This record gives sequence, C-alpha cells and structure tokens, in this order.
Amino acid sequence: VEFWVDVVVATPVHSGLGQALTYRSEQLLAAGCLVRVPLGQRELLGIVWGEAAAPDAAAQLKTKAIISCLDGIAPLDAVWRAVVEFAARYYQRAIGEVALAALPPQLREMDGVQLARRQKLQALRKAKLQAKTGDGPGAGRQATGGEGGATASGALPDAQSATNTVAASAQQVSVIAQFFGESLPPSSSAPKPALLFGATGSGKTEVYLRCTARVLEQSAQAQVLVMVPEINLTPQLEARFTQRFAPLYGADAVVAMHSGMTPAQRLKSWLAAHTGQARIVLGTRMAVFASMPGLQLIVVDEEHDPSYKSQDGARHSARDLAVLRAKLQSEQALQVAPSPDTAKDRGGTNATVAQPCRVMLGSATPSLETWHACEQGRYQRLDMPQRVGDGALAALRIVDMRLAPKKALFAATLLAAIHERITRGEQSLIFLNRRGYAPVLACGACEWKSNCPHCSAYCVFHKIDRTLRCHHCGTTDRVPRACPECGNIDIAPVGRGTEKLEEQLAQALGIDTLLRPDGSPAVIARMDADTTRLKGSLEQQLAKVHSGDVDILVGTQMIAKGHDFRRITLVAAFNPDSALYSSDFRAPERLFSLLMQAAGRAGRDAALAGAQMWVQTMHPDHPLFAALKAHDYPGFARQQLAERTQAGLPPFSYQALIRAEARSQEAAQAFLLAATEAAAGVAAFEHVTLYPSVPMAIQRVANVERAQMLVESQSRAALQKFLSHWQSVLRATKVQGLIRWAMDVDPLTI
DNA sequence: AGCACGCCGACT
DNA sequence: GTCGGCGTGCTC
Repeated sequence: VEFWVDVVVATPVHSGLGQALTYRSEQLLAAGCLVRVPLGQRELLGIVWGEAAAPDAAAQLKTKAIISCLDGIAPLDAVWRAVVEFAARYYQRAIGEVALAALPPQLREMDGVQLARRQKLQALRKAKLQAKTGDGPGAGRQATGGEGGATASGALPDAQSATNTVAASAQQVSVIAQFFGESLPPSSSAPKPALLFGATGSGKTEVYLRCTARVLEQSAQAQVLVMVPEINLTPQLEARFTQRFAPLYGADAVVAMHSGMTPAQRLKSWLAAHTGQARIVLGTRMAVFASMPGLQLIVVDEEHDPSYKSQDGARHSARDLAVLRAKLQSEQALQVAPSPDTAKDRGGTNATVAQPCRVMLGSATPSLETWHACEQGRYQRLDMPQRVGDGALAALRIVDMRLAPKKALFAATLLAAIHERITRGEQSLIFLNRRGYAPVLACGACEWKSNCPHCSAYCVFHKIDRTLRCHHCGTTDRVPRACPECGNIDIAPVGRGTEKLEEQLAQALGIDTLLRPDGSPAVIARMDADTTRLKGSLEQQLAKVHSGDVDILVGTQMIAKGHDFRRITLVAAFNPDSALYSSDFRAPERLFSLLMQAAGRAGRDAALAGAQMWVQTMHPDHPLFAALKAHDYPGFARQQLAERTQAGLPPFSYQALIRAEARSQEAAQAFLLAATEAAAGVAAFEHVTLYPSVPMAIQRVANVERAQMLVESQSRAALQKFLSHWQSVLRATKVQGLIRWAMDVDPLTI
C-alpha cells in the first residue's frame, strides 16, 4: 500500500516550485509531521502539509519517497499551520519558507536518530534530577531547582513566594477584571484583542504577570506567550517571570526565545514549548511562531515598536500575527469545545475543554493602527493613566534654540539644570540618535567628503579608534592623514554624534571641576551600539548607571528604552527636529513615542520630585510638542489620524512596497517598470494605485543598487488579491542584471 | 535558496 | 593544463 503526501520545504516563492511537493510514503502521515525528504542532491527537513492526490502515471515516476519521519516530535498542530499559512499568503511568501524559518535551526539539521538520542539524554537527566529531589513530575508547588541554574531563586518556599507578589494597584485590578470580564457566551466568537494603554511606570508588567497567573491556574495545559521588542529586554522580563512562576510551576516552566540564544538553547526552548512542558514563553518577534498547543494568552509589550516588523525574509508583523493567532486559536477552541450534550455522552471523561486565547497589546504610545482599532470598537481599550506610587510624569521643557546664540549647542538653562542635578546627586540622561563622532568628514579645500566606496552614504567618523565606518555595509577604514583628493591636511568633522556630544557636554559643563554632594568627582559616560558591542558590556554599563557611578549618560535611543534608572530626574533630547518634517509619514508617531519613552525614564522614583524632560528644538511651536507637554497621547493620535484620513494614508488605506535590487540602478528601475506594465492585466488592478518607482533613500548599499515602488489600495482584500496575482506574473519577468526583488506588505518605512 | 552544469580568464 | 568566476536551469 502506498500513500501520497504533500510536504513543504524551505524553498522561497521564487523557486518555481509550487507550495508543496508530493512524496510517496509507506504510512499515512498526519499533517504537521516533521519528515526528512530528498530534494535534488540534498536531503532536508520538511513538514507534511496534507494528503496529496495520487499523481498521474508520468508524475509518479519522478515522485520520491520520504526518507524518515521524526516521530519523536508530535505533529505541529492545526492552529500553528494555519498561522504559518496565513503569514505566507498575506506577506506573499512560500509556505515552506515561513514554516521552516519558524523552526529552530538545529532541528533543520538533525535527523530522527540524532533527535531521539538527544531526547533520551534529556529524559535521563530529568529523571536523575527528580530522583535527587524526590519530586514527582508535575508535583507543582515546589521548584525543581533548575538544571541550568537559570534561577537561584528556584526553591523558594511558599511563604516567600507569596512575597514575590506586590499588591496590585486599584487601576491594575480594574484593568484585569475588564480584560477577563468580557464574558463568553457558549456560541460566542473569539474575545476581542485588548490594548493596555498604560503610562510608563503604571505597572504594565505587573498586569502581564497577573493575567498570566490567572490563565495558568485555570488549566494544567494552559500556556502563555509574552513578546518584547528587543533582546535586551528579555533578561529582566525573564527574571521577573521566573521569580513569580518558578516557585509554582518549576524552573523549566519559563523559557526564552530570541536570536541571541545558542542553537542548542533555542532547540531546547522550542521543544519545551512544543511539548507543553514550558508554560510561559518569553521572546522577541520570532516567538510568535513558537509551537504552543495550549496557548491561552499572548502579550505583546510595547506593541507600537517597529522591531516587531521583520525586516528580512518574510516581512511579517509579529504583533499583527499575534492578534491573528489568538483569533485562530480561539476559533479552534470554540469549534472543538464539546457542547454540554457531547460532554455528558462521554460520561465526564477528562477530555480537556479547549479554551479561547486572549491577546493583550501593551503601550503608553500605541501604534495608530491599534489606536484606530480601539476607536472603531474592534479592540477593547484598557486604561492605566496613573503611575505606580503616584510618581509624577516628567514636566516638559521645550527650549527654543532659535533664541540661543548662533554657535551654542546647549541652552544655558539646560546646562544649569544638569549642573544642578549633579550637585543634588541626581542623574541626567541626554540622548541623540546618531552614534559616532561626526556623520561625515569633509575637506576644507576641495569637495572631498568621506563617501563610502560601496554605498551612497557617508562613512561616519569614529574618533575613539580614528576610523571611518559605513553604518550600512560595515566598511571600516583608517582616517586619512590628509585629503585623499587634494592632499590638504585640513579635513574636519561635520555635524555631531554621541561621541562628540559627550565630549562637548563635558567641556561645556567643566565636568573635571564638578563634584557630587559627597565630594567625589562627577562622571559622564556614553552608551550606544559602539560601547555595548561586546558581550556583557551592556549589562556592565547598566550596572554602573544603577549603582550611581555615572551622573550624566549620553547615548542613542537604546538608553530611552525599557531600562529603569531610579535616580534619573532629567532627560534631554538634544536635537530631534529631523523627524518633525520628515518625508516619512510615520516619523512624528515614532518621535512622539521615543520622547514619551525617554521622558518615562525620569522620575521613576517618587521620592525624587521635579523630574524634567527637555527638548532642544528649532520648532518649539510644533503641535507634537504641545501634545507631548500635556502627556496627551489621545490628542496627538486624534490629530495624526485626522491628517492620515485627509491624505488617505494607513490605517485608512493599505500599502505594499515592491523592492528591487540590481547591479545597476537602470536594471532595478527596468524591473519595476516591467512590473508596472504587467500590472494592468492583473486581477483587482482597478482597485489599486501604483506609484512611480523611485531610488531608495540610500540608493546603493554594498554595491547593490536599490529601487522601490509603492502600491496602495482602499481595500485590504483587493490589495491582497492584486499582489498574489501580480506576484506570479513577476516571477516570470526576467530582467538583465536584476539580483532579487521582494514585496513588503504593510511596510513601516517608505 | 541551494546546487548542478557550463563556459571564459589568471595561476601552480 | 586547472581553479574559479557567476549566468542559467532545476528541484516532487
């Protein structure tokens, strides 16, 4: 007897292969099974996607047989497959590409034998551990200590674990009640996604913890997924979740998932989530594809953060997929949930009643898409306006730099305020979103500038190691002694980055002569991607700031995100003006969010009154600052949404970008021109607008020329229809010199 | 995407 | 004479 199954493998949509390949199999394999299959000269991992129709006689000849099935791993469930399939369709990629990219890389390389060996080893280790502690599997209550030593707090007794829980504020209690309050009549559809609109410091994390606790105690199979935008933020979150839940569910119950982990760690976390052993998965955007059969809650922290949008391969939005995943999971649960009758028929067997999955998006400055969804009533809004402990929000000081002397970098009032912080033993945080010393070097005698040889961008001057570095392709060169063009010695930095800002601020303050209240010398430090490149140096520098070794911290936006610095009472944005009149319509939204987050760094300690956020600007009358000053996100959102309605921009329209990379700009443009011409004959063409192709803002990166064009529609469905048909036409379009092309659906930067 | 095959320039 | 460049074509 022979069976035919459709298998997806990691081939991109351009490969010319269909979505799935048909293989012959001795047994009928269920959808979701992991298999190893031959493809050309290679042997690779595939996923059974379904039963296939028997191929005709001719096709049967070239149909190969499945090599093996990794039967140690349970098949990936229907919801997981549906999420992958949706993502592939929506973002215009191949199913196999999305599916296989969602698995841990090590799984892709291993065969069944290796995997079995590995699992046996782990089972053995676990058994040993249990024998030692005398703890049965799933005995709960007591932590198992944890083999990796991930938690020193592993074996807290009950009384102490209770002290892990801080008392919830009234608004937290109210918000949680609202979140779970939406009662679900038996035939109801999925619960609405919720937006937790909470000021910085209002204790959003505590809400996540309590919602997680509530979901986990409902059933022994329940699982929770918590996503954060950056790897940097996972350790502190992991610490809090482990502290809270390891005493209840064991140290293995919390696992992390992000690209900074070793392949072995990633595989381990993935398996733990897949088997249900892990109850909580914490991770970055990649975690949205974690296999979690018991998923009942997804939290997307800082949901507005652009990091949730993948910028390589399938350009999906993990936040949007999280919302979709919760919906599909709920629908599945409602479908399979036994009606009261059938439950009676089974005579009360312990068949698990599938639970719906909720999703909570958290932010102090939500994306306008999410905010708009709340206004329309599609999402439920949960408000937490007050900070925990009633710490006051920072007062905004807008400094009109038009009034400052021509060459002045810092307003005298700002310098005085920083100075005052030092004498009071408080900290200041100055941020400028540009690393390096100066963005470009220029010759004083001729036209020479420090252009990158491979990109249409300048090389940035880094004084610290006297290099010129391209931030786009990574090229690094020594700074020339003289102008390479004319030999002039006088080549000078133009503009400033964090390095120079630190230097000039130190000078302007006379930092060498400044003393803290205890008589020790004041210290200025810098923190950006350059100073935190080495492993562990971020933690080291954060520790220094926490311990009070640093009085003034200069840095890029990384210092504005997430980290709690207790003694900071002043935050200053050096020059955020470029975002005010940017051609990118999302720039104001990002700026507002960034400044709000930065302001949130100040005044976390209620005992230190008078927290201030300073902004130096040439445009003090810009409405963005008025809204910021009033801490009025709703007002800002209203104004932005009004502008977007007028201009017909998202969320009132739907966009996709098509990007081309080629040897020459002409070839890139030629492809887009051909694409434009081909579009006229494509389905739903009448419902979309195609804009002319343009070179990208940085036209050439690493000697590759780039161009893009925008496609827009009033209807998401029409855009989807158009893109998928257009795509198959474009696959057949050959242009000399074209390297690759891709579609970016719902692009964030244009 | 990988990986083959295939056809042209500088090296042991 | 071969090593290696990347153009073209194929993978159930």
